[in-house]
Amino acid sequence: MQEDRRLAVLRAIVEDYVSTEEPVGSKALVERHGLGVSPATVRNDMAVLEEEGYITQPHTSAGRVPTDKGYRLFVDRLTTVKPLSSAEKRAISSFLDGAVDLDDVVQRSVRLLSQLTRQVAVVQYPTLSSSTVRHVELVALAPERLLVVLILSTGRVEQRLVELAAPLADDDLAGLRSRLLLVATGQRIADAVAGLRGIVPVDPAAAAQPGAEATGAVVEALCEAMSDHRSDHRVAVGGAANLARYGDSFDSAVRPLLEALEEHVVLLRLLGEAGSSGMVTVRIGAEGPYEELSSTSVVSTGYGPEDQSLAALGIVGPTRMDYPGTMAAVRAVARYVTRILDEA
Amino acid sequence: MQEDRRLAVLRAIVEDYVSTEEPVGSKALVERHGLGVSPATVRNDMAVLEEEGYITQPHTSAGRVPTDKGYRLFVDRLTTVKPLSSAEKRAISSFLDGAVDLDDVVQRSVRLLSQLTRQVAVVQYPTLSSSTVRHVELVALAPERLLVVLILSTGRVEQRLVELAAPLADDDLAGLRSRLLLVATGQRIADAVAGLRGIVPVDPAAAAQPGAEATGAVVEALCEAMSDHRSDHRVAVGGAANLARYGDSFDSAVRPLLEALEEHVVLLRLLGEAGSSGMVTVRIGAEGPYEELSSTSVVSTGYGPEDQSLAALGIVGPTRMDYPGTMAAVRAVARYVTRILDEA
DNA sequence: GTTGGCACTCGCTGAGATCGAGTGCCAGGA
DNA sequence: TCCTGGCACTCGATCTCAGCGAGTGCCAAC
Repeated sequence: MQEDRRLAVLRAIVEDYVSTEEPVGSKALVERHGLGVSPATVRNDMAVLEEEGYITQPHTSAGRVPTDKGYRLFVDRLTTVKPLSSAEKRAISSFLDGAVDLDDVVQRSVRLLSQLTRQVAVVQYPTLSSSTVRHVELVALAPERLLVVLILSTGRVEQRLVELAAPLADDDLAGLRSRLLLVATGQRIADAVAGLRGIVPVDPAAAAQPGAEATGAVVEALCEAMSDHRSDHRVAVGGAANLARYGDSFDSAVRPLLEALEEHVVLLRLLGEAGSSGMVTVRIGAEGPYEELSSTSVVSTGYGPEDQSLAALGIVGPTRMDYPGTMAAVRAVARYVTRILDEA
Repeated sequence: MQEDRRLAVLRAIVEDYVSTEEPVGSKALVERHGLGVSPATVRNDMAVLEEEGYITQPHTSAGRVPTDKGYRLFVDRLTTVKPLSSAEKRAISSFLDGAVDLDDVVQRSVRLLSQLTRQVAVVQYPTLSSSTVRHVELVALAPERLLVVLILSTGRVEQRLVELAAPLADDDLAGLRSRLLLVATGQRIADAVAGLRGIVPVDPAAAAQPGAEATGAVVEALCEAMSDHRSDHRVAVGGAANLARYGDSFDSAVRPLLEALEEHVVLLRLLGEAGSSGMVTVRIGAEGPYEELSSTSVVSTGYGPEDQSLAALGIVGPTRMDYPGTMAAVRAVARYVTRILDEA
């Protein structure tokens, strides 16, 4: 009974602090929320909550502020993800539907996410490793100059230029193309790489055949493109302007965050493994891997088909944020992006 | 004679103010620079410079600060672009040489530029309009599903998916491909668009032929890809963390700048037409098109082959910046990028 | 277990007071 | 004609200090 009220008090403190950005006192609390008890009672509860580490006071005789632990409890037990309004849903849908290609989908997603949450949004590009090969194409730009185009199930297109030692006849080109297609099409990246390596002639006799050199070079380029971890690390960032709202705590919070936003590797680590799609992960303050970002929280989730999450997306913001709303937005955007990618 | 000294004083003021970030007084000036005259003399010069609008004092009895007009004079007449050290040149060269494709070149350029100048760097992707068609490729993903790939001279690859009403025979596909190549290869974008529109059958009899529908759809997709102004507006931004060094004047300067960085259209307008390659343009404070950015300067230049500048790159920073060094860095990076793109 | 009362803490705000870097001006000297 | 040293003045920045008030902890009463 008292326990329930204490939780209600904690919830009220979090909500008030998030919206007012100021330490909240006992009197203001009972006024703004219909708690039905007196300020003195609330003060007692607050004392207990403080002792248990859920709230703290910046200085004696100021209001209370939630600690990381307090936010954690709030997120885990005091919050129900509030569904977005149908207007918002429609807005998301129509905004993302206009995308013309993968790049555009990602760009629009960051933008959308940052606008919905009014935080800095981060979207990872679909990783290569979990996608399959949709098509491979060879284009002869010149007799000894080939363009190798690799098309993946996610819509990503990678291309590589290959210079040959000797010109390649059209027939040989066609033969090579069909062999590539046979081996790679529909395969997952890892399997395709293995298969491709298999068709490179190794014994000296075969290696002397016309086109053998070309096969090796092309396979090499393809494998390189498929294992290009550079692309795995690609992320899009948006809504940095929202950092301007940090107001106070500029040096302590914004500077390291701006630096982190430049370092894509750091961002990816922040987004984390981000479980399977559907699960929204919240990492509050010092729970994260970076000390300098101890006053920022990350709300992230995976997106992509249920069985294989393609990549992660999420937002980064101050620990003092509207968790329910943010979580709802992140989840919704992830769902829509998943759907869009599935259709393409 | 006195005129010369006045300019020397202005130069000294600019240099000191840029490095100390504080209004500079007459006494400090004669100490730090060997001006060979007394503070009183300098004060007289300052009074004149102030009357002419080159410097101003934030409040009575504080030091002087350059005005936009003062910076302008400094940039136009008091500055010689100092060449970069050979170590810097080598660093640029080796850093950019590692790039594997167009995207990578651009990414590395922003990064490099922001590190060299310690400002926010902006690099525009090569525009479509000034490039030529290197190759067009059709890939049948399924009988009635074509992937159209467009390869431009800048290394940019655009692809579009085309759904056909009826399956297309291999022969027709090959025929269509060769017609496309004949018309488009080597052409500038505008000419290619015109040429392609020309091969679409218009009279009813021809339009009934098998493959006519495919031709129309493919040409449509190609033209759309070529006139895709979305790509023209693509820019990469880097070094936003440098904004943290703004220190004071946060609200007035950083917020609008952060917002501008999100709006690529705004950024492109900031970079401006950016004359032909080789010319570094400096736009100081209120000279720019945006009122909110009246305390930021833009140093930009075009890059690409001499006769046809491909796109622009540059940096955005506080009016109080090291113009000579920044201009040198911008020019150097533009040159190296031009060279790299030329080789590819 | 809750409530009203009360003394206490302590950060915030505003009013002086003080300090000093920097200026403008002027008279004297090269 | 131009430069220089001297001097009075301005005014932002900094410090101190008192008063205010939101908020607390504790205690006795219900």
